[in-house]
Amino acid sequence: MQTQGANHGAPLDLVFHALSDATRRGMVERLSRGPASVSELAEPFAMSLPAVVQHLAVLEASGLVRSEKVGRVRTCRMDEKALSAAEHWINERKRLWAWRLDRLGEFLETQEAAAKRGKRKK
Amino acid sequence: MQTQGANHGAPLDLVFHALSDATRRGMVERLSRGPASVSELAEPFAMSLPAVVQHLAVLEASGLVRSEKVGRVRTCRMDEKALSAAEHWINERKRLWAWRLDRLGEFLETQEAAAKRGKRKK
DNA sequence: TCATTACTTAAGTAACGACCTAAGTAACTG
DNA sequence: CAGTTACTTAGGTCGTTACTTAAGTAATGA
Repeated sequence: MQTQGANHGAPLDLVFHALSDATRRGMVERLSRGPASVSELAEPFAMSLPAVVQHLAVLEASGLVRSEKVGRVRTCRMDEKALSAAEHWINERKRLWAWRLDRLGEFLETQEAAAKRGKRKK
Repeated sequence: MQTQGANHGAPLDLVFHALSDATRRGMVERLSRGPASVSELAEPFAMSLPAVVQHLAVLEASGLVRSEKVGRVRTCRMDEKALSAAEHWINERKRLWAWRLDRLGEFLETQEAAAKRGKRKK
């Protein structure tokens, strides 16, 4: 229950993989401003619709995006939970790293103090 | 100067791609506890050394890890700057999304209030 | 100096990813 | 009911990724 947390079936692999492509990040950027149809999502990109839909599938598989079809229009929206999962992993690494540096700092200070005392003593 | 920020040559593509593999995330986890040699890094994984070194190369290309060789030992350490860049992108998306939801909430409240006034008026 | 250790280089393979075009289908529109 | 719109499906290409084994090289310890 540490690395696997509350993922409804979308491990970090999929989230980070989804975010590793500029087109997909662009789509997430668009969706963070509000829902959009597939063609609206596709519009800024110089690629075929099927390619866009494939990117969309990757985003959905990762849990970053959900979509539903009404009539002939599929509306996509962001789901920030997957984003939070990724953020959380990153933060844990940064936290541990910072903690370690702090401890190292403490240790060095102690050493320094000890060295000073040693000098005086001698 | 927006998406390219203060990356010394490692765009988000590389960072997210590096993090999309469980082995590499494991290596970052290990390194967030402190520096390690290549063989130390390789130890928990059931794969050949060259494979581990390839993963390491991906991590270095992304800026997540730096390493230097002294004698015959290469020592690897985490560099949290790349991690921060990824975190920053994620946070910006979350921020925009939350902001939008707030605005939407406000709008709905206004509508509701307007509806009530309308009712009374009628 | 000779064996070990700690990587490094090279070369190959099988699977995957990011596209494409062409040909659907299903829902509106006139 | 014919045409347009908004996707969807199918199939193919080509580059990349995640490994592998085999054969280096360069530092070090006995």
